[in-house]
Amino acid sequence: MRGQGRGHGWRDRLAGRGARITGPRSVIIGVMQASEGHLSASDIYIKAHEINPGIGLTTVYRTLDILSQAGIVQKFDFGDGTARFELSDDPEQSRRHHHHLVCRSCGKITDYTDFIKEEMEFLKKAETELSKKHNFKIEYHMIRFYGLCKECNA
Amino acid sequence: MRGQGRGHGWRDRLAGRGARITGPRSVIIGVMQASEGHLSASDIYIKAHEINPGIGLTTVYRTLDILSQAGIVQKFDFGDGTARFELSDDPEQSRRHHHHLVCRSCGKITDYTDFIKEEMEFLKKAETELSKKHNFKIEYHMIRFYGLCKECNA
DNA sequence: CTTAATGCAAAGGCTTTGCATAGTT
DNA sequence: AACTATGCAAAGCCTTTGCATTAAG
Repeated sequence: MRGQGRGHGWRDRLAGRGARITGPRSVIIGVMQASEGHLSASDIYIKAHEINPGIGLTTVYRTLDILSQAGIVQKFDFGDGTARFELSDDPEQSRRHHHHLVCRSCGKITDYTDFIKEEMEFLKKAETELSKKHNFKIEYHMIRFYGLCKECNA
Repeated sequence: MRGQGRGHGWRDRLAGRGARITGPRSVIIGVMQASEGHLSASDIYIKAHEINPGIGLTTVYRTLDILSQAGIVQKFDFGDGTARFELSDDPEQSRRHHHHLVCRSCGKITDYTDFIKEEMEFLKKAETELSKKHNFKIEYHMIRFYGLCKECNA
């Protein structure tokens, strides 16, 4: 069943991996659930630290790493030297789709989930063709469009 | 006219921008022409430094930056914390297509230039739809397939 | 000659690691 | 009680910057 919210079930998912449910981890997930968009470790640290000043930046990094491995969050690299993180809608499918619009002027990142028919056809065909031609086993893909967002294009 | 080799015409292209043709720049381009694949600044530095020990890493970085701006090389970020560079086949089109197969096991990167019909259709449609829906002016795109290369899949 | 380019060393920015302490299970 | 998780400080990496020197046009 889907649609229960980003990060839903993270406790079970962590526990299932033998990881502990701790205060800092709860706060970090809470911060991510309360935020829209793609957050840097520093963004998360600032908010988490406001809630619980005992939380350090190192813990944020380590927690995000664990959550990434568990598929609870997705890690993105948009080429500005800072990794960004977002809660997955579906941990099982967390690596499947990475589709974004990236504004090259202000850096704003928009999730893009409009999977048009042509995209599905292209992906299906591409996976077949490329697997054959390059002997490459495709597991997932990433598509990004770069350009100017509404504001920067005005 | 195409097919004259990667980096062809870099002298004119640099001169046209008011940049000078220097020894270090010639060596760096030569190293890139002699190498296949996607090189890091450090890779290039090591080879350039063997040819001319007077060349420093800083110059490699500064040169790659200028060459990128001129469209003579393309800069890629594959998320491992190190930028990679490659000579463009066509400076005018250098930002148009960024298509790669990335092996998540050994990190090997394969250029992929098989633009199948479905891809063209998808891209055309996507640019129209996304421009409309998100008010986003698309300038270029990037498509990557991740998985296992021939060797790692064996 | 004039001004861009270079090299070295130092600084920056993000991320990771070492180690003693605190917290979960 | 046993062992993971945390925090702080320090270290690591890649990349950029400051400044005096060298070299291209």
